[in-house]
Amino acid sequence: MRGFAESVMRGPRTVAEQVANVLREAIANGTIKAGTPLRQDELAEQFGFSRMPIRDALRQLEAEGIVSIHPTKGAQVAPMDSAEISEIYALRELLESEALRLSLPNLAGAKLDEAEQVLDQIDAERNVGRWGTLNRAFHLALYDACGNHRLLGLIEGHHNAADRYVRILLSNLDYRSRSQTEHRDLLAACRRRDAGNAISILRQHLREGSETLVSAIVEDGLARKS
Amino acid sequence: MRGFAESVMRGPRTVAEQVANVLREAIANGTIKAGTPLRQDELAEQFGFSRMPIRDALRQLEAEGIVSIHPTKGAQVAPMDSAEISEIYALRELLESEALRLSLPNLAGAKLDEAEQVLDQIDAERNVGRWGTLNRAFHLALYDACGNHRLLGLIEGHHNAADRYVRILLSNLDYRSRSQTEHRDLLAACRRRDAGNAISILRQHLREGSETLVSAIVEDGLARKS
DNA sequence: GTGCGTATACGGGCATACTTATATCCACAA
DNA sequence: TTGTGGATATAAGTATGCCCGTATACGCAC
Repeated sequence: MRGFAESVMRGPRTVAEQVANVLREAIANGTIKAGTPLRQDELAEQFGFSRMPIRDALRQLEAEGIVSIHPTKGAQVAPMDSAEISEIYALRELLESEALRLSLPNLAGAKLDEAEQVLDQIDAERNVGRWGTLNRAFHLALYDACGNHRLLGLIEGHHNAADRYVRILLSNLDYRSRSQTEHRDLLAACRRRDAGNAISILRQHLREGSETLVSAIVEDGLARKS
Repeated sequence: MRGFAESVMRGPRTVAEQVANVLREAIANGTIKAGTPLRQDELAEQFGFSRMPIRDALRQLEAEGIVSIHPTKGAQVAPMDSAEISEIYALRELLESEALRLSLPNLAGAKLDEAEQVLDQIDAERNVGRWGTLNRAFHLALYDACGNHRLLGLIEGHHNAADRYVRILLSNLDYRSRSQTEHRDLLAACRRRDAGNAISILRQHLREGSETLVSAIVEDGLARKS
């Protein structure tokens, strides 16, 4: 049972993974906009590889819900309307509140300290791109002791799927500070082991995020009409 | 916008999909046991195709959680221990009770009739292989009006992931009749629009399934030691 | 006898080349 | 003028072959 650490610790072992990572980031930071068709030979030429690893990467991203593939029609960056965002956030509320409920009683104090450090890093961080990662790290740290790996996987997946939209939120400095306030409130409730309060803060936090995001997108027309 | 119906209605358009379907079924009905390594050239020869569509199929099955792939080590049928089963069922409880809660107020009577017909089909069905499909159809019919496509997708995914284990349950005729009784109780509660009762029946139903399954697997040693 | 290093074999990742399907456009007929 | 049918172009799906990484086993040295 030694393969695990290697496959997780070490960076991308295959070209497909590297391509997937680059594409994921490009989609997240808006370099590639929603709805853009992703042509295999085009990408292959840009990356300097053949189409095979690109195909694999696209399959992977499809599994993550970031791109959608129709047979013989190719792949495109998954267009997302406000309805889909509402769905994702509704699921996050469901999954993450459950994870928090399960995790909190078993959560070591060290993990809470770790989460707090992440919050400090967020305050210090200037690069918007890293904020999404830190945000995810904070949330996952709280759920770490939930004891259900699949649940954690689903949560992480939804964070990734929403990542590019979360970054829209962060361009709004007002939201960012509110978010951090809520994060610290949430952390405080966790330290008090007040599960009920913590969960309700979390739900409120996600609901605000959802509403802010939907209205921002409707205004700016960043998502497809439908 | 005409491509949708076709791509969904028509059968598998690519070899990769066909292969994925065959493998999924073979894994579900136990022809290929958990932990079995899946060699690309071996499968390619058996199916009479090249390794490429097999690769695609394996990627797809990996996304569904049925097989696990380690780079350079290849794919194997995802081994599943009792802990993983508990996780899946805990998630099913969470996801499906939420779906039912959301769906019930909007669920048309026609859907309930449809669900009842499925239950009759289950009683009449002799072929164990089709039971899993019908079981899934019944559950999904109840959640149909939940208004969250992603939630439905997650639920369907977990049904598929657990399919091969659900079939173990059905070899137990006693469980099968109990399950049907619970299904009809659940349906009755839905007809009365008694959400609270319906959800508690559903949770109980899933919890029983989980316990029966775990003990069956521990006894028979069908899953890996860990 | 044990431990480490090297060699060999097995298998998956990647590239190149070919096939097939679908969409678009143009022509011809109604 | 419009609709339908076919031809062509584009892009995905598929086949084959090679390369490289990893694992395992054997041998040599300590």
